[in-house]
Amino acid sequence: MRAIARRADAESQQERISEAVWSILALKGIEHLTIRAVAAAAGCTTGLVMHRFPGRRALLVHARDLLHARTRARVERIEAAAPTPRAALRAVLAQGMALTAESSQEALVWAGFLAAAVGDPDLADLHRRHNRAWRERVARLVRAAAPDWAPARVDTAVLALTGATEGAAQLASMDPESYSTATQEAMLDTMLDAFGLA
Amino acid sequence: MRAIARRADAESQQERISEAVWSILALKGIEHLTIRAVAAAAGCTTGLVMHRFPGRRALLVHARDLLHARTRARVERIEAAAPTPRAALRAVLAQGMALTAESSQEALVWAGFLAAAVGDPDLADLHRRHNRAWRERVARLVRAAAPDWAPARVDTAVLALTGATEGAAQLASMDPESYSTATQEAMLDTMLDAFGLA
DNA sequence: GTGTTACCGTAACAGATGTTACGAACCTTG
DNA sequence: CAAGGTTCGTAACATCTGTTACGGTAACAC
Repeated sequence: MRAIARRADAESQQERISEAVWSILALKGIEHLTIRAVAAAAGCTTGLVMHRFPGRRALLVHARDLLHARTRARVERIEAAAPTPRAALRAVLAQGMALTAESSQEALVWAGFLAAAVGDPDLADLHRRHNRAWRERVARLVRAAAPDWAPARVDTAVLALTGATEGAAQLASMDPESYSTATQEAMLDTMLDAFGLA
Repeated sequence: MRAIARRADAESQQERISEAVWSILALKGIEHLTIRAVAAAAGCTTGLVMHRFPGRRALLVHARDLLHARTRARVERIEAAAPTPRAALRAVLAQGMALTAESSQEALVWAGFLAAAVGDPDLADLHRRHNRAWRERVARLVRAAAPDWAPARVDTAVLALTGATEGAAQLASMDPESYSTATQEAMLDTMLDAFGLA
């Protein structure tokens, strides 16, 4: 009974701590992601952080998994609400760009995870797994939007779309005044139109 | 006389040290970029590193500037050798993707600089300046390839092309077996074709 | 050759960082 | 109420990091 309540509390604490990790990653950069900084951002002490996670790497892994889980849930909600496959494709790709303050911050967090994955095989593996899942999702949406395309054509379109949205998110998150939301959306619409997916 | 020789030596040492920075950034990630690691990779001691650079930030700034300078020289060579504006556009964009071991490594280095720029206003400024120069170069090439396009059309095409190539480089550098050079080049050609720039 | 200067390797230092150990407060259980 | 276990804050520890200080050495001027 109480065990369940405690476990729920523990999970909520993990969630709060992981959100603190995101916050630091987006605001200060990965070089300042220390246990003490995480504890301060989460409003607790390093004792709790180390009690919930076995070490710093576990902190990053859980924060990465949570980001993936939230993105997945959001994307599935968007996908389910879209009236047509093509609308779903556009909406799903749009949420991957830096169109809102939230998604712009997520792009910075993503950059932090990317940098952390360099030279860390475990995080690199996680990165690849989540990225492949994302690519597979976009591929499914493209196939639904254009059922008669050959696999090779789907692959190139998927790489172009995922690359462009991710690249745009990176560029915009670091230079917001150069890449307005209108410019980003125009880019997406132009691409979908050029590929025959509008 | 000797002063000139010494200065040349000093610059060559700075270059060697900056290359050590790249190497660590690509191989170990920015979290392991320490003065001692740089000295070890450059085959010298921390005394020389600190003698050539006033501090760690200067190390990153110079390495970033040198990467930009080399990329610029390479791109201008490619551009000058291209027979047509459209060939120049394609070749310049292609060198920005992860098609060779060298450019793949550069994508990892670029990711390290990006992460370092988060939360560091000076490096973020440098990042923006170099990125805007890159965007302006691609825009010039697009205008040369399609002289009658309206500015807005150029802008969206530039964002799509720079974003897609940069995003592809990021994806491929972290997951080489998922993104072959053929796939990347097919993506680029498809995009140029779809935009009417082939 | 001798004094001088710049170069740079060695080593120290203060602060930060990941991690561990310990103990107090709290809750559960008998 | 008492015993025992869980939770988590405090503080210590060893290590690592950026930076500084010092000393030896080689090149140069005369």
